[in-house]
Amino acid sequence: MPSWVLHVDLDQFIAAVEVLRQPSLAGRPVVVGGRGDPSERAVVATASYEAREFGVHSGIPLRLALRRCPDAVFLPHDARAYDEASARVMAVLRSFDVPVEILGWDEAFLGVDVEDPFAFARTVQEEVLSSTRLACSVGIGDNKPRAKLATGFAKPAGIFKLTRVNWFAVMANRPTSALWGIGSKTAKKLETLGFATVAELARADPSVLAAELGPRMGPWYRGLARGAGSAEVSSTPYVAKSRSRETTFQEDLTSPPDITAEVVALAHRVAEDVVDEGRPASRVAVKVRFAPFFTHTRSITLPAPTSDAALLEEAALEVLAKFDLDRPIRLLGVRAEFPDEHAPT
DNA sequence: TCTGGGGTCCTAGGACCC
DNA sequence: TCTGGGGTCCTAGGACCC
Repeated sequence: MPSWVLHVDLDQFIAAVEVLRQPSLAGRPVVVGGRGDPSERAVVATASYEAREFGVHSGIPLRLALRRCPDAVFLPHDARAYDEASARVMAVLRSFDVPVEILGWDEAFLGVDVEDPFAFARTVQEEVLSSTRLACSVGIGDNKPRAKLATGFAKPAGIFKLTRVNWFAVMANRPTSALWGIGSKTAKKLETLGFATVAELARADPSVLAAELGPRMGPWYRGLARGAGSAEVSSTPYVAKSRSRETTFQEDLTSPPDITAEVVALAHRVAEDVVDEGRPASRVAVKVRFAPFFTHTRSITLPAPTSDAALLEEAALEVLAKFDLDRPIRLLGVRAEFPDEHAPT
């Protein structure tokens, strides 16, 4: 039987969860982000389709969202609610008894061996909708990148198939940034090299790409343009490589005692996460974003892996001391990294 | 830019060791 | 010492994704 990769992606997931909790929001422009106060420093996590018509989408500042859509309902980001909804959706996907590889709150790959992937996709949509009242779109592919991109053409609530057969018909004339793994920076760089479209990148000389973009990344980008990628869907449970906490301040921090206190607080939140992971951390990093928007990171390897809050705090303060804190700070972050699973002990 | 928070992976230089 | 070559670790930064 043929082997297919299905990519399941919930439609406007966060906004949809909010509408479920508050049905009166249905059909209205809903914008979720930050603490729900559009006058604060925060960005849009998800906008409902109604809000998107006003040019409001993920990543734009809430303030800008308010200007574009003054009538929108602004709601605070409620991670716990989305965690819960996500768990219910993933349970439905796992009930099909096929490999499920979870990509985030609202997406997953399914590996299926069936004659009719459209029929399977429709069944998945119906089961998810009836069990969770959430709508999803499904991309069908002959590997993961193609399935993932197919979903974009399936939205909302549709199904789309993208394989080696229609890859170039669909993708050839699109900009390279349409590919999963090429963002605006790389797209711009590729364009200056003469590769603006997927077709142009697919025909590029791998040695030129290697020289310009790195020995691994260069040729990998060319593969992306050809729709290449793994078809292996792995159910192996996710194992975090790091845990981090960060905060953007509503007003820039300048006082050293305030800065120290914030780093201590972040280190303790991270320590709780490390304890929850059940494995000790081996590195600690501190991130400082200076006004207006310059971000720097410093880190150290711990003398020995630890989950002890006092030791993680001490390490974070040691890293903080590596910075020249002579400018106003808009963000502080603390990250703990776990030892490489495969490293010899 | 008015630019969040939580992650992953790759690259590159220097240190250090044999 | 006028100092080879390779492997690995540490660190900083960049890019991308959801």
